[in-house]
Amino acid sequence: MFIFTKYLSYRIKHMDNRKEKNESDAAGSDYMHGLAIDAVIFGFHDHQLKVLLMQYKRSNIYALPGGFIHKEENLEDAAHRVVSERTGLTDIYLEQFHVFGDAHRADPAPLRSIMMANGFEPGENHWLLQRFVSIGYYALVDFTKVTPMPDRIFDGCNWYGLNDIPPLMQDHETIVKKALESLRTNLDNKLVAFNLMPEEFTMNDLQALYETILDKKLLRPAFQRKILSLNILQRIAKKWTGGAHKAPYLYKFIR
Amino acid sequence: MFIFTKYLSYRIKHMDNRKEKNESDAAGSDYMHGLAIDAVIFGFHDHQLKVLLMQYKRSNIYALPGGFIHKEENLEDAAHRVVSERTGLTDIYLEQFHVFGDAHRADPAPLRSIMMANGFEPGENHWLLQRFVSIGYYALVDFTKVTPMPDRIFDGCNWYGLNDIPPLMQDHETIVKKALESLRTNLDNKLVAFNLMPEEFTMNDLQALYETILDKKLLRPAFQRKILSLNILQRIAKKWTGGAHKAPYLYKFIR
DNA sequence: TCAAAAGTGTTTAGTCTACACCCATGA
DNA sequence: TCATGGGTGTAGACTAAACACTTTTGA
Repeated sequence: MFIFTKYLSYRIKHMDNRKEKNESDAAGSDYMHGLAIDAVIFGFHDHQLKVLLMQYKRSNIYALPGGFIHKEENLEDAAHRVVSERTGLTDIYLEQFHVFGDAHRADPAPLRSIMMANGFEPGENHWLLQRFVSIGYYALVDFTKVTPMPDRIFDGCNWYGLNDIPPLMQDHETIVKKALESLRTNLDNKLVAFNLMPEEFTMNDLQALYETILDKKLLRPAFQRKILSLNILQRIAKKWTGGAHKAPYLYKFIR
Repeated sequence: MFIFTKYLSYRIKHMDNRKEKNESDAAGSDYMHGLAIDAVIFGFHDHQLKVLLMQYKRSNIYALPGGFIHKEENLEDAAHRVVSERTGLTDIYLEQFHVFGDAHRADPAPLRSIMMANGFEPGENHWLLQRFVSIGYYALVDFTKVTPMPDRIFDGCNWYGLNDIPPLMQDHETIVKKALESLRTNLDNKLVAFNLMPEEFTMNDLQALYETILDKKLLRPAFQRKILSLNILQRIAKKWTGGAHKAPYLYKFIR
């Protein structure tokens, strides 16, 4: 959940480097304590399902994009804000999938050293070093529309293929796994996949997406019929530049 | 989430009626602030799906059983504890289904007056009157094994049929509704229903349960075949005391 | 004209629906 | 013996799986 991002961003913005005397001063008290949001942002590109990850400056610490909840902010709104800040998108498909609340899911030690490396010395009981319960959301976005945006603390914000994910901090690997499971079970009943597609796509693209999410090969004719029978696709054009074969149709999602 | 129960129980236990000077003193600091658990405990009896509700002393305030999370307690453990305290059971099927986190989901006014009616005057910023994010769990229990247990604050703890639920405090009606939806979608893939059955039951009992959960009639032969084809039932006895008709088999859930 | 991939047809098997039928039981 | 509800049989409809076939395209 890269706990410190929001907090340190705040500090930098205010150029305020004095030591904290009070644990619940302005910087911390704007957010609910002990609660965070972690977002698993899925995109589809190059026939691969990818996840947006943050990398910590000059180190190999990777983490899910995340953030806190303002004291007057609805949970849903906070989640939208978090994803929006990293992708630049506004209309985002978001699904709350699980809460991660083991008492010792996050070791505060590495966090403390990162904070100190940024010239900040947190007190023993600083709220950022206390236990955090994290609410997991997954977002489905159109890869082509996203401009990954790092912040002042994390200088990396990039896509990683699902089979290419670097070691993540805390229990973020568990979170990604759970998000994927959830996506999988929602695939059919919520028609969730179309949020991952660009405006126009071929049947083959869509099938490749289904195959990566479900992690198994599907039969082409069966897939085509199944999807078309849903009556949610509109044929756009018959043209396609490329291979030495029949030109596939382009489809558009309707409704 | 009957926010005050745990808290007031604590106070009564310690017979400590001095006014609070510090918002984060012993009474409050044992729990995570701003986070609560609400449990929708389902039972099945008399061919009806029922929910366990708490009633506040000498009033018509009904609420879901709930509680807080100790600072060193896993979320799952807290949920088990909460359900355990109200049902007396230990092996409980629990499923986390949704988090309710709108900023203004709970009006603090009625809570304040209840606290005051109990001889306690909370400060303006008391943690119990602040915003709470609530994590919803539903429990599936064997109705016949439960002894509903009120606590010192709520004197009522009783089963209510789903179509017979009194007006609930805060957004607890939304929570019940969402729990039911979740139960419904999990019915088939998680074989969740058997947790609601006593050890031995007839096919008709089971069908009645499915029918109330799904809220629709099912065809008897189809249901029988579908369930038996799962190979998770064992026939126990052919005997049955009662009606003027063929004796139904008793079944037992295996594995 | 050939290979490759797209789109459609077709056969078969399996599953689900709806109803029919027989069985056991107590009045 | 009759009404009632429990268990199974079965014909038809629907759905899914597997494979075959045709079409379009660039080399």
